[in-house]
Amino acid sequence: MNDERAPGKAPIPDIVIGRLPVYLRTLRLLADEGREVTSSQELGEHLGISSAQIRKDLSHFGEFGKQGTGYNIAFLCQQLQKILNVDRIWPVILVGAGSLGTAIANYQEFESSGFRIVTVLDEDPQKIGQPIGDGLRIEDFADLNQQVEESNVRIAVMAVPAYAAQRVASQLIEAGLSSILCYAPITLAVPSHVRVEYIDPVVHFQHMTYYLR
Amino acid sequence: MNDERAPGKAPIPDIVIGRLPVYLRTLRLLADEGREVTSSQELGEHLGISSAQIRKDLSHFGEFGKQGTGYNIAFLCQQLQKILNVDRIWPVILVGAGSLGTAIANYQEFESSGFRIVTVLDEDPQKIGQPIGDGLRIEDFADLNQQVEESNVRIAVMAVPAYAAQRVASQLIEAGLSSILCYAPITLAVPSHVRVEYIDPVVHFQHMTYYLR
DNA sequence: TATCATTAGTGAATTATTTCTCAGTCGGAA
DNA sequence: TTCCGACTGAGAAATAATTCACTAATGATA
Repeated sequence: MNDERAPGKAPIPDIVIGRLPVYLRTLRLLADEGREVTSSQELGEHLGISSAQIRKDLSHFGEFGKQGTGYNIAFLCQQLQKILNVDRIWPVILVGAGSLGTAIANYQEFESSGFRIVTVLDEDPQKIGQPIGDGLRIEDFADLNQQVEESNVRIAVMAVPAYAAQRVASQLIEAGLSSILCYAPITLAVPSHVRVEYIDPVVHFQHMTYYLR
Repeated sequence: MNDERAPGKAPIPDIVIGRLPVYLRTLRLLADEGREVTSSQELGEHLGISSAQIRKDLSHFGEFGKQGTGYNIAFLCQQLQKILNVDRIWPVILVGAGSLGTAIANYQEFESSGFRIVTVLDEDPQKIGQPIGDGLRIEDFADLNQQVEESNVRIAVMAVPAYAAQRVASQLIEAGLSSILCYAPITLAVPSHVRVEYIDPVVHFQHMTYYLR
């Protein structure tokens, strides 16, 4: 078995890591349909990628399949969750309680995927104190450090306007967070120990229109 | 000049196309700050990528810079908008008027980026007829074909629950749409002429937690 | 005007990623 | 028990993407 991140071993390509959540999502869907085993070929057809790629990706982490049979879905889910560190619940802090922030706070899929929004922050005095999501209340962004300390959170989602994003990000990092999911349409400047992922629908739209004539 | 998609020429790698919207977004930000020229190096530092990559990417489409000087920001923006086909406004249909759909309908960045949500559809009789976004009203998803015909739309955003996503997608394709931005956490089965892009925050979270110990 | 620092564009080299191919294992059928 | 079709894991090969390194152009300055 190729244990990931063992000393002296080459790190696993980030592009491989990025596909694992999609594999996991699909496997859980199959599990929900009552399926017990699948094959790299079937999974590949679902996802529109080659079976070889799926086998190669998984082989970085161990041997999860059985020749002639395929993969046990429940077992592979379990293993992927372990690899991705989502065999636990990560607390998440949400910054921005506008329309998008509210939608994120209401989103039901996080809990079953390893995440729970534990705090919602905003700067707008009109919003502070209002209920949001499932039993939460909007807190003052000024109390960020206290909130981080209390909830031991390491991940943030930013649903703030672009003009505020860099300032908010810097404060989040200052408070000790090291993973940020940013919905603002801006590339953040962050120190190298901080990981940022971006969600910008415009980027996707513009990618698509290239192919439209 | 290497004209894109000229007959007999190799197509430009999709991964390059995917970066152009990010370049464009950043350039527009610089323009807003009053900047007139920039260099591949400066742009690369902003984005955390190499200057060589930016130059190589742009060189697929022509020569936009000036040696010794760099790139004229306004000109490069213009060129990128042309390449990406966003030197016009694309009408977009939004399906799903829940919390997320409402946030999307309210999002102000689309218009300046080449997109306008012209129709919002939902199946819930409680929602149909309600106002949403900027001067829109939620329409009945059953009237999809009529709406598509009227607005001549080719792009859809899906903000529907996972269980409904495949059915909705199939109906959108049936109605003639060929580009879909899907917020549901599911990989859609679509014919090869249809392009789907996905936004799933869980995928990003799980990608990040791999690196958290 | 000559010099210099700066920068784009690009072929070559390097590195990364994907695909191919096949030996070996598995479970079921004969 | 043996055979057979299905399937994985992995090295090799092929392909794709990125970076290097260099040429040539530019504008500023002495």
